[in-house]
Amino acid sequence: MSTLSPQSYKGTRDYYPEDKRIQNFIFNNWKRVSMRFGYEEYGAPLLEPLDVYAAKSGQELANEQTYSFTDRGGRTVAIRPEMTPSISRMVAARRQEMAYPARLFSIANFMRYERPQRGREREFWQLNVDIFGAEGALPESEIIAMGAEFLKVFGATDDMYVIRINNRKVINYMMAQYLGLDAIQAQLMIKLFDRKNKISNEEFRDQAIDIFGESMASSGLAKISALLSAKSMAELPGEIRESSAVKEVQELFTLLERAGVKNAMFDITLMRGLDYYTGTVFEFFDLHPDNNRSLFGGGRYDGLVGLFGAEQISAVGMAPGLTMTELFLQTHNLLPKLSSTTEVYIVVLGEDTLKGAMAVAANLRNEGVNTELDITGRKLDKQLKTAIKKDIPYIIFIGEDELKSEVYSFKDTVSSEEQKLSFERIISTVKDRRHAHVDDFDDLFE
RNA sequence: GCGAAUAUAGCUCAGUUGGUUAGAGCGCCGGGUUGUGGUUCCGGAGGUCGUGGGUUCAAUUCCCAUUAUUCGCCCCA
Repeated sequence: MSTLSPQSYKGTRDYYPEDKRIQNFIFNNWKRVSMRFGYEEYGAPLLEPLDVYAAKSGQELANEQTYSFTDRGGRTVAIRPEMTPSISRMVAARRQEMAYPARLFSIANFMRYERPQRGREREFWQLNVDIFGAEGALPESEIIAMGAEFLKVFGATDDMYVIRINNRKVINYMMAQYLGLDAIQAQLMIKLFDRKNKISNEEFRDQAIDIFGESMASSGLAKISALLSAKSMAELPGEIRESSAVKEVQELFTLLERAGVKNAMFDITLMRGLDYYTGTVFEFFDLHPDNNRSLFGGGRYDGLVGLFGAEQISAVGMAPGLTMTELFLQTHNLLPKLSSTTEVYIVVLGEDTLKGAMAVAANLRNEGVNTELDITGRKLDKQLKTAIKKDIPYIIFIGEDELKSEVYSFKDTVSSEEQKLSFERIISTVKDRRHAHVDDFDDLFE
């Protein structure tokens, strides 16, 4: 008989208080920036009919990577592997009465049946920001500028990452008109471009030849090399440069420059896997050598709302993930030391002081101070160590003297400084600290 | 789904050329002295060596399977 394992299910994580602190720190900053840009929070069900994903998310994601099952009523449902279809469904359901452009965000968990590895878990958390019913390049530049803000709010600077931008229309034009590929060839070529940075030039060339076939290979390769050697949009082959698709991209770059986003670059090899993108696609890419990978991305997906029987509503969205953000912050040393949400730990000294200490604790709580009272009766150093282990920023020592004088020994556990303070001064000191650590706290937003 | 590496105490790891009671550091718990910890003294608990099977007089050690973790591929962000 095997005993129960204390391990969490493969690919999932337990969030102990010290982990949850980091999670909340990131979530709170996401929330703050989203709200600052005028986005409102929404929620969606954990389960959706499997069909919602089968339609557009991509074959692999829907068929291989969902956690799906048949419910007691015989319906095939899936734990959401992403948010975009759900929010599209919600917008479709209220398409008439919504106020457009609709700016929406959510922070939620998702599951995908994948092989876990660095930066990739089976259960993961994502912020989703989407704007519905806004045409042209403006909503795209707004979303990308928000993406930059999501990194900047944690202290990231422009040299830490780059924003790669492409456009599905450019890709389609390139594949069909420029390279003259049919649909099947185009699909293979898109995958090949996607892997370009992972394979050698020789492998890339050999696989490209396979896709083109004998007759087209030499002219096809020449065209690809003309594409890849272009360092900027201006250097693209004239045929592509003059296409309306590239003009859209140019417009976006003009807007981004105006918004102060400096580290964006056009990358014709950027593809992105999800089938529902119809225009701009982009990725925020970490430049640190230890973490050289995509942080998050998004794009325009104009067709998705229309799938739910409504008229088409344009949409642009982006989804930063918790795991990658955490790795980014760790790699760049941007994670601050986070303390407990409990602000004051009361150390009780002496035999008959607990009753008085309880009264002080109650008064602190009435003033809105998060207070833990030591009820163990243990020796002073044990109580003290407990408070420090919990990363509680302040300790109040309460003995007979303090109860009599109503002046308390008040210790800052980070600086080790200790002073005698009145109840009122304690309250104001704790609250001053709280305002200096706005990011750590949920309650300011609820 | 494919390939590789790893699995010994809470953590980081030693060790056993197959042999009786399996080790260290840190951590944890208790006690002494202190109205003050992260840098005191003394003591203690905790491991059927990932799990199952095989070979052997004998397996933590060798073999097979399995599970988990890590890295990579596929995929994706």
